[in-house]
Amino acid sequence: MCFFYSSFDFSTDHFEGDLYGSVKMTLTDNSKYPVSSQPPLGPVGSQANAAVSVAAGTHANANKEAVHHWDINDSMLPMVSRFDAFQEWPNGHCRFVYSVELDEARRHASGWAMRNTNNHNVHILKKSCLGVLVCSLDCSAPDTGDKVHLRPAICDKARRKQIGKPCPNSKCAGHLELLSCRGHCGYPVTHFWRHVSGAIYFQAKGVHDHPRPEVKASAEARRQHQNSKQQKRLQARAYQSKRRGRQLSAERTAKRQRVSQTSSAVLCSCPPFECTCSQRANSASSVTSGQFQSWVEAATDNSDSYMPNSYMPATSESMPAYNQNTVMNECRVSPSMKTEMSDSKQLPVGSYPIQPRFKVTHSPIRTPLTSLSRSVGHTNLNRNFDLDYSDKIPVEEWTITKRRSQCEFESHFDRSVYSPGKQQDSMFYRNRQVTYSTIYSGGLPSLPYDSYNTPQQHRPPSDGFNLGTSWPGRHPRGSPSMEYSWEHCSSTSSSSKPMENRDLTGRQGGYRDSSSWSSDHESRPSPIAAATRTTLGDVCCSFPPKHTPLREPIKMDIHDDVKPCPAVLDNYPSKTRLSNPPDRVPSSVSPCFLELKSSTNVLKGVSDSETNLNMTDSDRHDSRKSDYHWLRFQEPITPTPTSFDRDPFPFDPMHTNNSTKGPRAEMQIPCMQNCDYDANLIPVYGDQAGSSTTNGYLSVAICSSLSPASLFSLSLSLYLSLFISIYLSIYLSI
DNA sequence: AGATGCGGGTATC
DNA sequence: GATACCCGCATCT
Ligand SMILES: [Zn+2]
Ligand SMILES: [Zn+2]
Repeated sequence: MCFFYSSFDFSTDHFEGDLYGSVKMTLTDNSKYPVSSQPPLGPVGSQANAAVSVAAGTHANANKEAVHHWDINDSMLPMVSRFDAFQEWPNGHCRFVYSVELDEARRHASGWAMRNTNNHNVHILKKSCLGVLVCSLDCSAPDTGDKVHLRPAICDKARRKQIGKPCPNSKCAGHLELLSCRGHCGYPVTHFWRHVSGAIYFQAKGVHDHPRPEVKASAEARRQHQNSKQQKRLQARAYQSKRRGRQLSAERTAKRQRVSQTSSAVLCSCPPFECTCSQRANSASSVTSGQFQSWVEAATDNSDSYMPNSYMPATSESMPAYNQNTVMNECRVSPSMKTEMSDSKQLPVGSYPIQPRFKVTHSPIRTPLTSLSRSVGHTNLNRNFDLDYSDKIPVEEWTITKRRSQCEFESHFDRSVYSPGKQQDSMFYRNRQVTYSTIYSGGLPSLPYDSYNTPQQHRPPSDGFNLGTSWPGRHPRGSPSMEYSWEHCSSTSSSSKPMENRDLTGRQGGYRDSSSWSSDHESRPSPIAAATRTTLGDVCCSFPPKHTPLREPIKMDIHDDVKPCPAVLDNYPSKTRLSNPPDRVPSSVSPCFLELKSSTNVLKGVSDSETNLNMTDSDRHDSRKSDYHWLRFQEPITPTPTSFDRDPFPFDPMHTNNSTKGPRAEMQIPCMQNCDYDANLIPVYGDQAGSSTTNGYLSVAICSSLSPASLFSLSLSLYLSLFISIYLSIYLSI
């Protein structure tokens, strides 16, 4: 049996060298470059070296590696001198910068089964983890002891087929189940891809709480193998059914011959005016016309090419001719027709227009593959399993608890950021002036980017792998018990704007998205102030369900790798507090821990220089649609059309995509004045989603881009034009 | 058939 | 307003 087994050890899988939270990268002179600047590097080879040399000439310690922390949403992204090698299994909060030369990066590939997620941001591709397919009985290979870890199909439809299929282990009676990913505050781990100026930026959020699936190549090979086996089975079935049909047709033909000899009437079951007997009668009589049997055979054999699912043998030797029309259509032809047709049958084999006369849609060989469709709607919820210490416990409950206990020992911290002992980490903390983090029941001062790594949790994780399954007992809605309540990861998350999930609003980036200051340009604090501003990290529980607001603030030292969540188990849903709590978890402490949330990038303010905001004249008169204006604000180097920017055409107000229907009206209006006092382009964007997402920025941008003088002149011109039009209309009417 | 990306839309908070 | 997710479509392999 060929199926994928893999060894999985939670204690080691998340700590694979620098894969874990690797944010380290070599920087050139300027630690950041605006995404609007020139490409940081070209190919990894010569230009990379050149960049290094430039840095060496300007800085004494230019060769010293610096650690930079960026976010996928930053308006300023680091300028790397060396691209990262592709990481097939990124885990933890990590970031990489890949070269566009990397095919895997271009394809946004990953060892994890990542599916596309609509974040309504065409510039940042978001993917979420689908988890892994496991055996419902958690069987192990008899020889190696490895578990079944199949790769979930990315396609929803195909994934539905997978669920419930028999375990690939022939000796196992179990079936495949989806072990969903909850590695990111209970939600699937997310990957973000962004193509900027010749580099591909990758960011992962969350730690997978499940084994690795089989690699894609293995899954594809397995699929092909299964397909070929299925094809062979179908071929065999088709051949057998054809043999049966042939025997049946011979019997019926003989019977019909007897009938036609005694009856002169012509009875046809074809619909009126649609009788096709004249076309089929030739073959209908062919069985009895031995002299024409050869071409009938040929026609029958050839007809197989029109029946892709029939899998009939293609040669006349292997499949002698038989007349399927007698099965499909009970036609009876008159002797005169037979005579006429006898002439047509004189055609040579090769010149006869062979038609796909036979449609075997009713043939058993076209029977749907019930083995593939029977699993629709199957979930891995609410079922009992014979497991070691969780007998009679629904598997998901058991899984959650188990995974929680494991994650307890696996730190959900971004180790490259938060783990102590590294020089660069200390620098990072000093730069941010973060000395401790506190969680309040009443909220914290909101910080930019303060919730990037903690998704908003309005919903329970989708156990059904986004297949519409439920999460019974955990959803807050309709549940009077606070045990099931889901809290935001942070009480401040409502004021933050994780931008990778938003359409072009996300591209606002940098200080512009800081909740500590408004979008008013003039009220923007100075970059230095932003850089030196003391910030507090934010802490959230690493796992759902989030605790109810804590009564006491919890201090957390940044050097604490993991701090157990002080919430007592009573705050947890009773269902997750199993009668057999996972080992290594003290019963008095929640099986989760506090997590220092990723905070703002302190360098952001420093590197957001005013020059980066300058807009060229071409930008100002760019005729593209409004959101692209802002794109150029970010990226004046017009990127080559990629999957992130497939709209090279000018703005077309008549285009359906630019219609004014619904909430898209505002953002679709091209901004006519995209600069403010300082000739800085005001972001004009909007949500492309049809939902209730942010839409009102265009008006804000337009209003904020008008100085009092321009407002006066504009209103004056409006009044003037109005006056002229009224005057003209009156004059013309007279 | 499935992978992949895009995007409209909904549910929920 | 923000987020996760569903679903259909298009394109490509
Ligand atoms: Zn099994
Ligand atoms: Zn995962």
